[in-house]
Amino acid sequence: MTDWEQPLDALQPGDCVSYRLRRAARVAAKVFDAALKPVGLRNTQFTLLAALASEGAMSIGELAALLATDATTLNRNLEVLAQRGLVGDVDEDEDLRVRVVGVTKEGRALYRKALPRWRKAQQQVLGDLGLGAWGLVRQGLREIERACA
Amino acid sequence: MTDWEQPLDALQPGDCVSYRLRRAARVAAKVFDAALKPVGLRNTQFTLLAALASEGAMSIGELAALLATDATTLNRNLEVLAQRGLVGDVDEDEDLRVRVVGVTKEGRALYRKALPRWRKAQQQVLGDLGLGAWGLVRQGLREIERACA
DNA sequence: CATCTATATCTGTATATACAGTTTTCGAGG
DNA sequence: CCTCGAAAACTGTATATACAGATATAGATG
Repeated sequence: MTDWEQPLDALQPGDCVSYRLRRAARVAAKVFDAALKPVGLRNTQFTLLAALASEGAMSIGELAALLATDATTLNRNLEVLAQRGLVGDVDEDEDLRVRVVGVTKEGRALYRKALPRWRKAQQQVLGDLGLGAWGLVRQGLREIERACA
Repeated sequence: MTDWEQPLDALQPGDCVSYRLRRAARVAAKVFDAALKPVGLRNTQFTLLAALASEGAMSIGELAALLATDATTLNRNLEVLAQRGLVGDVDEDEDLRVRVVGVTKEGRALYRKALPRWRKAQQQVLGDLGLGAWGLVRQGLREIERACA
């Protein structure tokens, strides 16, 4: 009845894998949103910019696969960045079904301004947590993704 | 440039704590959404029902604190369940600012139908992952929350 | 009792997320 | 060349999420 937060209740809803992950993601998002606020980016938008800036322009489908997100979600999220001129379509007249998106000059400039702020937030969290612990969790998260795929 | 998914790049955006958590949460949500679909619940809605069913009726603020979520989010999420008659207000005329919500009879019945489906999904994921590994990850998630609070 | 402040909730707005279904285009057969 | 099925993206719709600001009430202070 009152075991919502007790240990070793992996088959009680309070230990739901989905809930635990969503909850941690919510809490962590606050830190990164706060760190990126001065440059006008949210943690989700930073991820998009970073992926496109690091890996280069790519199609919606490729980006969706890279980020393990739904193509329709990506479509809407990219709209917001496109309206701000941070990303844009890249001409690639091979297959007219495919839309290739890339970071614009302005997007790249904003990404450069955002990167040290992101790094600071990441270091702050990892400092409190310990790099070894993060390595374990990160590996665990990959395994959860594999188990859920 | 191409280290988005490489190991040991904890200070590269591809290893962003926020991104990794959101991504794993997205992937895991699919499994639980699929398992709960026959009873018409999403994983998020199941969590709300489970918390209220396990802990009993409580105020918006208390539920928000329990689930580490924003009270305004909770407000909107409970609306959906209330319109379906699964949760409802509980009279508690001590402080008129406070709204106490609880699971209805229908909500409890649906929760009972959902619980074994949730358990099966949880067991499936934990079976693939291993209980020990989940214990480590769960502990890591708690520590991340603490580090981000 | 009147006021003032703190607390609990609700509203307006914006983004994140994805399922179901539609449109557009490509490539394979005929 | 025409058709047809597959692939990529887009639209409609609904929920999840939270910040900023509005509203309402409780409790303190004069």
